[in-house]
Amino acid sequence: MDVTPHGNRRVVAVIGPTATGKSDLAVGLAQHLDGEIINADSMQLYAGMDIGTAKLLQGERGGVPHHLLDVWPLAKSAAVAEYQAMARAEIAAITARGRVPILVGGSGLYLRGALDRLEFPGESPELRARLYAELDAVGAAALHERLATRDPEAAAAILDSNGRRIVRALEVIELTGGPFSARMPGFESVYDTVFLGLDRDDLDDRVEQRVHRMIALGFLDEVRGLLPHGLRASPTAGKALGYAQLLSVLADDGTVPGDLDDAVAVTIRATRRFVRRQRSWFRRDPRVHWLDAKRPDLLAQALTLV
RNA sequence: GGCCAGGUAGCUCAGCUGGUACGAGCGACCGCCUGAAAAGCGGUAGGUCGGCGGUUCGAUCCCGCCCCUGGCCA
Repeated sequence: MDVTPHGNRRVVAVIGPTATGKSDLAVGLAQHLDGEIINADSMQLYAGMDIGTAKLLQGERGGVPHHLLDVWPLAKSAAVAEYQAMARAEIAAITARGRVPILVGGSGLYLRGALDRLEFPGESPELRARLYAELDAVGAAALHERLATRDPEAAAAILDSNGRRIVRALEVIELTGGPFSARMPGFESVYDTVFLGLDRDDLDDRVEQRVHRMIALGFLDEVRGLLPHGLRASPTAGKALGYAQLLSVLADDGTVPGDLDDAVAVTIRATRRFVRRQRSWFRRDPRVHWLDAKRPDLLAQALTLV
């Protein structure tokens, strides 16, 4: 059934919205399956972002090897294609060791990049710069019309107000000479993958508690410490939930002229909205076995599915 | 107790000195997205315009009384 070049290799993916307990479940699974964990969280890829990304501490990893944590410097702009290559290399290495790769994370596109039959055509800075200049000049709607003439299917899938996505589609079309839509993904995994989805109905409360706990653990100090490393100027890392809000109340000299309580409240709201977005992204994937993260026998239940 | 400002969507406020609230931002809800994805983009639903009475053909915007909030003066 699987005719991919990667062969029929067993992989487990633990996915779902933030704050559901994915990391802990993954550790439990790894211990029972002789597995190793691969991070699939776009922000945990960054070195130095620990508290705010809820990265598992060394002591919480249960002796299980964790891969792809802290591999990117803050200044680096995130790139799914690079992640895809790294993740697949890790999967290959773990499999070669005779162990089972367990991907854990809530970054939907990253998960799919690693596991599904997706190819990311390259990017051209020059071409992109030109398209963005055009976007500024004529507006998203006009560019969307052009996209519609070149690739109706892609145009239908991208809102005519989303300049960023329109530019990317046009970039791919010019780069590859083919339609962008031909590259849009189906739900087809490259590996023999079991998707375990975690969710629970009390996430809003948990998000609130978790953000307060992060603050208590020194989240503000962490952000303060990252200022000299360019967090504020970072195109991706500085936009992370919590980090962006704390940056907005922190001055470059480390003082806090802003309203910290307000930043915390905004972070909680933004994180809840993120949970909604994650759900709407993952919900469409028919392969996912959904589990109620509240059930006491979660690990046992998960083990029956793998 | 007196004076002033104000009580309009869940919140913060706009609203040509009377003719059906054009509201906006944020929030909420729903959704879209293949190289920034904890990012980016969109749609929808919310208002007895503090209460009661009056003037008027008609009042959120005029008058009276009352309630509430903030400030000033005693």
